[in-house]
Amino acid sequence: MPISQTETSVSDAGAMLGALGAINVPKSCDVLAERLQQQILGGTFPPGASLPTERELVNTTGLGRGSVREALRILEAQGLVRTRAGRYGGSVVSKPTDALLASHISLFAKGHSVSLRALVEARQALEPMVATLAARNRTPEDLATLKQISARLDAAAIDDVPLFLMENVNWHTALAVASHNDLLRAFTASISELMFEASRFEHFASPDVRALVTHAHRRILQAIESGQAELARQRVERDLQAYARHLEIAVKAETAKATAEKVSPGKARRA
Amino acid sequence: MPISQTETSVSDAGAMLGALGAINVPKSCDVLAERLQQQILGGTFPPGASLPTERELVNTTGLGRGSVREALRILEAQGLVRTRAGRYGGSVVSKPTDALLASHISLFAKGHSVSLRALVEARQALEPMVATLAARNRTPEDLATLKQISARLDAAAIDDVPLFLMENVNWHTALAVASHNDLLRAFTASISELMFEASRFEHFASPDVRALVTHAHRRILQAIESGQAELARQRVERDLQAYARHLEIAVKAETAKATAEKVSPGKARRA
DNA sequence: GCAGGTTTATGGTCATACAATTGACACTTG
DNA sequence: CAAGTGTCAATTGTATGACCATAAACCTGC
Repeated sequence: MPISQTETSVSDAGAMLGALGAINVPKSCDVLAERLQQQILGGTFPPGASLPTERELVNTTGLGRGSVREALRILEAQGLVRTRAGRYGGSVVSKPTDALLASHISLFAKGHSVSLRALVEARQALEPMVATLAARNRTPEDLATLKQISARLDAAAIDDVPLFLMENVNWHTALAVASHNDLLRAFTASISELMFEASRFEHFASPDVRALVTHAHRRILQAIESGQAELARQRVERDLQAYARHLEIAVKAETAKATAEKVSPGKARRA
Repeated sequence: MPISQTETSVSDAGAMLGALGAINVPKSCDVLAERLQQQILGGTFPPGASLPTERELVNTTGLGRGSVREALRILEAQGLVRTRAGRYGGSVVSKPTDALLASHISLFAKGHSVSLRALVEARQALEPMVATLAARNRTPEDLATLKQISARLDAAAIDDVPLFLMENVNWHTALAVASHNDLLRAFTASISELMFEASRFEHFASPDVRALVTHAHRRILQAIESGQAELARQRVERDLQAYARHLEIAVKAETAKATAEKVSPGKARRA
């Protein structure tokens, strides 16, 4: 084919230099951020230690102060440093907090328009394991915290719906803490918060649902207290299934109402 | 206590203004970043749209260019914008990628020294649900991809251990894609990658383990192809339990070897 | 001793200037 | 006319310098 002539000549010339693809020139602040990140993870700067001051970094790296500061903002957004002004201030190395990871998960979920259904599925995946581990690993302090929150939850269930929802999040978070698995704790706490935000709009926390929740929590807590991991898992699974059923009914009712009002000013879900 | 004297006087003065706690002066770049984030999430700047140029933001906000740029770096670290130089460049709004969320999860896990055991537990929580959903929601394309990767995995299992491990990650990621749950997909992909990193050091992928993995994958894939969600779940659960057992044995052997060599000369860490 | 101001090192912010990048468009050239 | 090439303009990338704000440490006078 004659057309391929130029192509082959070009590819031959390229082959001499070794198949170079799209070359990406990184920004100086990204390079610095990555290098600092590696040093932090590698143990050069353990948590609690201070990074060099901005002006020191300017001297040692040869970059401008603006670039150094942009790199520090990146590390800050990653939760690896906290920066304070004033004498003896600077950037101290820290571990990413649960709240920060939760915010990133939240951004991801909102950006991808993750459905309430998907959220429930994730919860159904995580919480049974959380309950299993909590029954196995709970400390007396975990148990005391859970009981305390349960009491507040029961009290709020009577008439204070907003407080009830908030304490419900706290309960699930405390359960996740009792599992003593950092990753599962952060995941479940994030999802609980996301579901809390979602359920504030579709407020389906009717009195009977609230009674169901408090009852289920009591039974789950009992299983965890007595260290019956398998029982705790089963009870959480059953609770979540019941919850999912109620949720589905509530959502269906909501959408039916919305369609009855023709075009609702709220948010309409897809079919 | 006399020490509390100054404290009470301060708190008394504060009480007149109504119980104000530690007041936090936010940085201008943080304020701008948060406002832009809200506008992006609120739909003012939908994905694909361009933010105002830096200098426009300088004009509209009254801030300096440095602050504006730092705010943009924060948004970039959150995965909400991608910034390109040059004419018709600027910051375009985007959705956070799986890879970015994975990197944040990875930073969290490394920062908290999450144990391999905790990773396995998280995987045991997530993957059975992933398999259930995959059996339910898989498309023909998902299935084709899985089969393709399975073939490559089987081939690599014979002698190419590094390739085997990489294709194993791909397989689990493809399974997560087939679940059609964005959140579970991102979570499991992150965890698979973390376990891949961990298992590269503790290389326990012996020939019999590789055979076990390929066999399990075949059976799981079969259940997913035929849409048997419950069967798929059970097979994944059993596979993970077997995997966890092998892992425990390998880790035990590793630690035993390490203690036998007293202080290993390979990677002695700082005390 | 200690309550107060003072010092000083540090980050926070802004302004300016120039370099690098990149897409659009006009321009050459066969 | 087609394909490549040069030029331009808008935008981000980077550096420099200056000054302000903050907060811990350090005096200082009682």
